[in-house]
Amino acid sequence: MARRSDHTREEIRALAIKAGVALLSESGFAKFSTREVARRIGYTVGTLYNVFGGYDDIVLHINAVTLDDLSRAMQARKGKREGAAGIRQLALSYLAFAREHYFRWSALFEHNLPQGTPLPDWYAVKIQELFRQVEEMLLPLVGGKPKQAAEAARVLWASIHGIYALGLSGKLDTVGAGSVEGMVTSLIDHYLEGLTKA
Amino acid sequence: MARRSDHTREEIRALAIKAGVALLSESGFAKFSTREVARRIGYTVGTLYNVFGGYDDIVLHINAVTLDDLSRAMQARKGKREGAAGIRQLALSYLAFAREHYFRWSALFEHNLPQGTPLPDWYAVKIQELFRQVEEMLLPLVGGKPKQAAEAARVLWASIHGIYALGLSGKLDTVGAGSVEGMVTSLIDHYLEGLTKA
DNA sequence: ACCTGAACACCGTTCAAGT
DNA sequence: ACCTGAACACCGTTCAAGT
Repeated sequence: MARRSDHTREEIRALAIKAGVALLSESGFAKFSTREVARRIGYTVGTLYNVFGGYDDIVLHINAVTLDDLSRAMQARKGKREGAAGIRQLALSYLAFAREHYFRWSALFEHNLPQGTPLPDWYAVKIQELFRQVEEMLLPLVGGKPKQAAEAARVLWASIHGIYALGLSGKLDTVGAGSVEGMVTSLIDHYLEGLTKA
Repeated sequence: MARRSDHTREEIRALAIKAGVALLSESGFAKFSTREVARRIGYTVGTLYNVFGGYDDIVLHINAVTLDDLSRAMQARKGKREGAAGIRQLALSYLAFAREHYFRWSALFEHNLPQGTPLPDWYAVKIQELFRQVEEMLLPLVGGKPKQAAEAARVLWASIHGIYALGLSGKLDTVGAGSVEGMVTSLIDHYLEGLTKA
């Protein structure tokens, strides 16, 4: 057995990531497994462990594809809006992506590295790219101060994320409260009002 | 074997929940298992499945204890502050609890029921109790309108949750940005400013 | 009636041994 | 050198069979 060399190391990685994205999309993170990924690409689990660092490494690479797709989706829909309207537009793009690719979006947060392990740099860069888009849109609103835009982008984006995360997973207790879209709009408008008038 | 009747059905449930809370506190959600819970209480997995509905039911009961403890912690620290200062106080209590009981707090969100399954009512009530405390504090700020207080409580609390969730799990890309405490204070102050002046 | 033990169908991870 | 197969130590879930 062995020594097939049907694919290079890089090709196997690419196949696995692609199959992993598909598996995650179909079944969700709770049913995701490296063994199923291996099955789908016609290799053994052993091969996956030769080519990746392990379970967490594989999940990170799959989640990285999601981050790239999310960045692109937000970029594409940006349009020509500016200021608060531009931020609302970005937030709605984020929500549209989360709804359309719920399992993949959810896996970004259901997966956590062992406590104390920092995210690898190549992955952190992809998170930065998301925040960068928000910062860019915020910059004119805070008088062109990059540091203030960076902090406001993080506050705002983490907040929007929290509303969608609790809302989409049914933990927001939305009985009698508005839609998540409405809540996010309320957040953006009031926060920006407070921020820019201060 | 069998027919020990050392404990009633309710006693076994209580033992399992207590052991589950301890296991979760020590090892985190990724290493949590019903088999280990069974081992710790000296019963078989089979017994656990007689007495609970299954894995999700067991996790929900363990998370419910966390929600109760969290509610109590927020209640206890409420003090006599009102308005924005009261909200800040509640948020800092929430953060203190999340830091001190990180694994238990994190499990509230790492665990998700199968898509489309709503949370059981007895569990949703515990979430309501948390929001109720925030609503109560917000009510004077929105001119005593309960509906507005309910929505503002959800917007604010989900936002605060998002900042802590991304911050504590290292996904906030906090290079150059402030502490999570600082971000939450920024959120509360600016949001309330926009909300109350509107 | 209550509980066990064993079975079933899975996991992540490692690594000697084949080609 | 590359990949497999099997092993190890686990999972969640079910249920016939003991007491």
